[in-house]
Amino acid sequence: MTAASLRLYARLQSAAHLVKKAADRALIDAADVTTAQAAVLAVVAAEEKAAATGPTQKTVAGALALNESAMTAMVARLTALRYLKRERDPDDRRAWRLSLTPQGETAIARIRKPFGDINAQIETALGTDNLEGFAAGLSELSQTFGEG
Amino acid sequence: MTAASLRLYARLQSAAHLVKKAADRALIDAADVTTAQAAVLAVVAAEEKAAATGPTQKTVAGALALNESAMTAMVARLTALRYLKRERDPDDRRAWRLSLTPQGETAIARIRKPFGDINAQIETALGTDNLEGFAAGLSELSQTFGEG
DNA sequence: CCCAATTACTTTACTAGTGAAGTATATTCG
DNA sequence: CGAATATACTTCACTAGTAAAGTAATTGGG
Repeated sequence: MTAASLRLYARLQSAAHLVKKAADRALIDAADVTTAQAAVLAVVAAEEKAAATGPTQKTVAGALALNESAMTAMVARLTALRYLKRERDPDDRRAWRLSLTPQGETAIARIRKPFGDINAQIETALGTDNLEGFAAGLSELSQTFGEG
Repeated sequence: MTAASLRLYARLQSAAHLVKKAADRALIDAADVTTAQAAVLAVVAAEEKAAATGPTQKTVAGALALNESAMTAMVARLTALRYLKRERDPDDRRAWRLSLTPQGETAIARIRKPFGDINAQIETALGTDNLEGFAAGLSELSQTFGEG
């Protein structure tokens, strides 16, 4: 084990946690939405644009690497907040099709600026030179740990 | 915003989450301890070695960038599991001094191998060449987002 | 065609974090 | 000294995730 790798796991988790904490504060300030909620809204928006129908819960769970029970709870919170609505898929009545409400669209719009600021802060912290390498590293980690 | 930075926040969180998920499974298998619990035990062990007395909850919270209420709950779980014990600081009766029990030491010993394996997997995924740069990036992020 | 297996989601019980407000115990300063 | 302030921890109500077991709808092979 090299010196730099010592506690690499711990360093990754700590950095991710600190960034998340800051991002949550910023998004809650700007749009009363958490980063976890914003992630779901963003996936739904992207999928709605890509396909004719909204995504199922399973699709969103897969996109975020969460399990389906996390989605059940999250969708319940987001529908209670009137950011999402869901309708049974007529072709598969086990599945729900998710879509943004007008309020959901508004929330996404409000998020854009503070979320961009966070990404800008990340870029600045990393430095332009190291950005690509860092992003590639994250992809490698997701690849390695993503499929059991 | 450059192409590589797009969703850099999301990529960081997703990678960290996937790695944590895998690490949790490995540690629970090997030692019936979660990564969060392992982190606390490791800090207590390190502080006990560095100082004459065990650390206070606040010290551990600071080391892990968690708040004190998270510590109250975590220490309750770890004392219930008999991995930690706590005694009032005689010089400051608001504070608790934490220390490992023999079972706590055993748990730490059992963790070492699977935890080393996770770090090795991280190293392999990143590639030796990029390791230093990646670690430096994590430090920059912690620096930037660590002090509000 | 039908029944077994699979799938989409739900429920439950749990860990783990946040922030705000509260309780004791120090500490400091007029 | 003693009152105000600060500190170490706790409590509460909440979000957000996991894993395992359950329900209903769909699908595939004999």
